Amino acid sequence: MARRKGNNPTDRELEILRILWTYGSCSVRRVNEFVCQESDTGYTTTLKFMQIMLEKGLVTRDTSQRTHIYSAAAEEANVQKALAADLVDKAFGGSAQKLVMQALQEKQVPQNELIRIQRMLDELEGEENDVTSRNS
Amino acid sequence: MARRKGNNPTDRELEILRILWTYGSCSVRRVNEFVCQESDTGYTTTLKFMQIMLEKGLVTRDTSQRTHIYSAAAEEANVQKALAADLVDKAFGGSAQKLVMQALQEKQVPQNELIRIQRMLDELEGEENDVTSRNS
DNA sequence: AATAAAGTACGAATTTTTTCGTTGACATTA
DNA sequence: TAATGTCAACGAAAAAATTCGTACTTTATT
Repeated sequence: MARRKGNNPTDRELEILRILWTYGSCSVRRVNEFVCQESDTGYTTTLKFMQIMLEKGLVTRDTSQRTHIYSAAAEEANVQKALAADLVDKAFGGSAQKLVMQALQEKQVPQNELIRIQRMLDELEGEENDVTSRNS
Repeated sequence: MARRKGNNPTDRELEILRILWTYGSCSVRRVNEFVCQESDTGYTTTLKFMQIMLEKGLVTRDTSQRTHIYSAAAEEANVQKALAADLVDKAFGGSAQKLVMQALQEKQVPQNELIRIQRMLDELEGEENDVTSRNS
């Protein structure tokens, strides 16, 4: 279980993946239209990314028609998991728990619930780390 | 409540910040030693980053001695929050809830707990979005 | 005082990521 | 069939993030 450097998608790549996950297979033009809703981007820019992503195996495409149709190859949940793990690693000192608590605070979860969840996670942490026992 | 582009620290910057958060104020040399435990990095590389971070206001330093001592200026929790928000935005379609559930699954939280938390978050979601009501 | 050590500053090279212009193929239609 | 539009391929420019070499100061050591 070594340190995985893991080639996560870049921001732009992720943006495109999200479009494909959300709207399904698309032509470059269609993807570009969605991208442009966020910030103006040339058609060939989007095209280029999708070609790069093809090489990286992040997407597949159907070239049987003149207009190629691209689909996400990477699974949404997997990519999300990798990105979350990466963040935990880089910003939370490896503690997924801290990330969870941080995110929950954003959502205004009631105090008593926070404490409950925190406690549960603490216990799990304990088990994981081969602690012999821990009472409330 | 617009889209915040927010200048989050880059990976290297974050790495250095984490060292300062964890070990407190340090000289460049000391920081570099920690950095090198992960991957060999020239002294001046680390120095350069810390100078850049100074300009960006991510760190402060005490120059009263020849060896300057740097301290984190950005607060750990704030940076973590911003990074988590960014990830939620870019990878989870804005749903912090999904990030939480994803992270919890990593931690092998028991099924029934997951469901409970999920439900609670669902309810909060509803309130937040000013939905007048929502039944199960 | 001369030499070596330890530091900072700074410019610039490298690498990675993002962006686009141009070209040529193919299709549509006037 | 000539003009117009849409599209993929490709190279390369531009921008951002990383990395380091060199020069110059200050402090120790001999």
